[in-house]
Amino acid sequence: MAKLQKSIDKQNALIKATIELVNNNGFHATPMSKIAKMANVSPATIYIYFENKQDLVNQTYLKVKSEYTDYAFATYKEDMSVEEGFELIWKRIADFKLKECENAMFLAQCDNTPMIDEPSRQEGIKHLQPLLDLWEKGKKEGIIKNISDYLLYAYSINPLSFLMMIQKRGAFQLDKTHIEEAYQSAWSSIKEC
Amino acid sequence: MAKLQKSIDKQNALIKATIELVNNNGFHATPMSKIAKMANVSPATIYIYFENKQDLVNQTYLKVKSEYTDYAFATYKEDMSVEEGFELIWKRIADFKLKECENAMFLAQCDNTPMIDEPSRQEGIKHLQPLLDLWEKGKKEGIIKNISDYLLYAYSINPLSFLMMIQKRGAFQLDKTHIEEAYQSAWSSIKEC
DNA sequence: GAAAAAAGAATGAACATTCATTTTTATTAA
DNA sequence: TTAATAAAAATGAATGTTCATTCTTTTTTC
Repeated sequence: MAKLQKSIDKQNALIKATIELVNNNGFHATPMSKIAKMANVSPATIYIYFENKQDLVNQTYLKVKSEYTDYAFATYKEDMSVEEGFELIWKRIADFKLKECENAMFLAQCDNTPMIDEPSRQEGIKHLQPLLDLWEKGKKEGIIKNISDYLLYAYSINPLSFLMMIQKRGAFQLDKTHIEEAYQSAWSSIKEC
Repeated sequence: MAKLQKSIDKQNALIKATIELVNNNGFHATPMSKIAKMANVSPATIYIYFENKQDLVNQTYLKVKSEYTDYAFATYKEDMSVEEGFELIWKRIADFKLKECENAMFLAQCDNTPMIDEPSRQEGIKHLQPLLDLWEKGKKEGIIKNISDYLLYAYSINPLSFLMMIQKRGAFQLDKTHIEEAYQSAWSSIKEC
């Protein structure tokens, strides 16, 4: 196999192991040695690809975050109507959070703890720009409530994180109907009425 | 000072230090020695009051959780109407999350990581029972949407956690108007229409 | 003056990171 | 192509530190 590809595979294995271990045990209980073992690599090898543990975790965060937003915006076109665009993005986000729940769970943990350093966190936020732009347009057109983006986010997107979490914990299984109900709630909480 | 009171003060100081350090540095970066120092106590003394670090963190979680729910339900009476009761509880919760944000932040971190052990987490959930009972009543009366409590929670209560978090990070300041808007969103996403 | 609480220092394990060496890969010269 | 060698990657075993917890002694409380 090409050397480059092998390197990439190894980095990916390390990132995957990091996600799985941090999800199951928390950052405080995932030593580099376990990450190495799960990725079938010597602990020393990690330091060829990553500066240190903080760097590994930051890079893992940024990679997952961009997979998330790439997926969310993949089928979105700027010329869509606000309502159509929002529904599309919302449903892609729901899809990601419920299907790629290992990834989504990792993000939730990063977003709710000081485990990621501030520059990486800031970097991660930038990826949501297309949604903010859509909201901006919606506000101008009088379709979206003219309130803070933080409130829009809190009511329309954030609930999905909570639903993903309880679904992952096995307390509850979301089906198509739930998703549709959730979407209606999301849309009605941000649309201008 | 009475011995008992002194003991309680010491435990409280330890719990307060735990919250502050975990909020600022994360569980992975809060050693017992730092907790001890911040509480003006020898590391060994912690083990008089708590079995070990996990026990300290579990007990801290349960204490904060019951402060939270005690506050939330303090002025609620079971004979209130569903709408009145919900508004009251919701606003108390909002109050707590925004005023006691150190506490609320700690809970958010516990709820989004494997830092608390499962029995304590289960124990913590029980405290929300009065709200679930209110929803049950509301569903029977046809006032609250007949959907899973998880969905009701995701849409009406959980957004407050997100708003608390960003407010804590300094990105955004919530005022009276925001709270009122947020309440309207919360209520309209769970009421039967 | 006995019992409980508190302290500081000690212990031993776990851990992130580095070191010295070996293995793999890429490059060059025949 | 093949053999020789240089460069890069990978490794397992150190290293030194940090940390949770315990031990022994001192202080406080009753």
